[in-house]
Amino acid sequence: MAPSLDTIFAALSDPTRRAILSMLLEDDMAVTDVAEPFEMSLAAISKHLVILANAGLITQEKRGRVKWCKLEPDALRGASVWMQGFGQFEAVNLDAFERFLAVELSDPRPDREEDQDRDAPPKEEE
Amino acid sequence: MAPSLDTIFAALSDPTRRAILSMLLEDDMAVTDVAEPFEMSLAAISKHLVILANAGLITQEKRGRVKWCKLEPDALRGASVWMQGFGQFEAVNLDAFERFLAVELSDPRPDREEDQDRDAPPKEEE
DNA sequence: AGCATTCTCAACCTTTCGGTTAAGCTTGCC
DNA sequence: GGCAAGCTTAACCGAAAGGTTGAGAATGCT
Repeated sequence: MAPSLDTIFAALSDPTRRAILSMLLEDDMAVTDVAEPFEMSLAAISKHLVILANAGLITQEKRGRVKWCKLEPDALRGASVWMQGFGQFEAVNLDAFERFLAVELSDPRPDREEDQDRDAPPKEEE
Repeated sequence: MAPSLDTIFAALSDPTRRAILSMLLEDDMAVTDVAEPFEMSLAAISKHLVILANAGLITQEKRGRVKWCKLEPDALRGASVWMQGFGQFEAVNLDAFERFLAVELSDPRPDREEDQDRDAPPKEEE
């Protein structure tokens, strides 16, 4: 069964876990390597990874004695969709909403001056 | 200071709070009215509202003895931008989405004189 | 075989979360 | 003034979150 929004948002609410996701954006990693930059025990990181996996945000595959962690960005889609409409698409015209989405997603979108990446930024751009 | 991603995602991780946000999408509401459909005490709902307000997701304004709760969709922008960094799904332009919602929801709504500052600049709190 | 590496599990601890009830503070109305 | 309506605060409670340490299970290396 697909992870609930509860699970996904809760997983995202911890800065360590968001940092882990950011790291995995660059490459798949072994558990030990994920844990290396953090000042906490390996067991703690292992628990965080379980939480991320339960939320569907990563998958883990064991090869030999190494367990590889892989980002699953699709898991964010449900949360993203909810946020975009606060879950109340039925309250509005769905056709119009879909047309709106089509336009939004197809455009290169010039009007993007976003601030705010005080936390671990998903992409480094310095 | 702007609420952290920690605070925002944590606020979104509770189903009661997400339901409250959905209700507020339709209209501003008094605290008692927010609490009405839930099977928990008014005090519990009041706490949830504090959490949502701390996350910047709602604002509360007291007029007389009634405290009105108002959705602040802008607060989701930070979270949306962070999630957008993971690619795969394109984050939607929230401004445009709001404009879309405004058009879709505008007509059949009487007595909404408190709706004036939808486009007001973001206020600081704390 | 023996040992190191990699990771999880179990037990434990402290803090936070989400709820309760009871009391109290404003505010509006008669 | 007196009372009801509308919320918040305080004290409390059980459960869950997030960390620790220590032991243990696989696996790979020599």
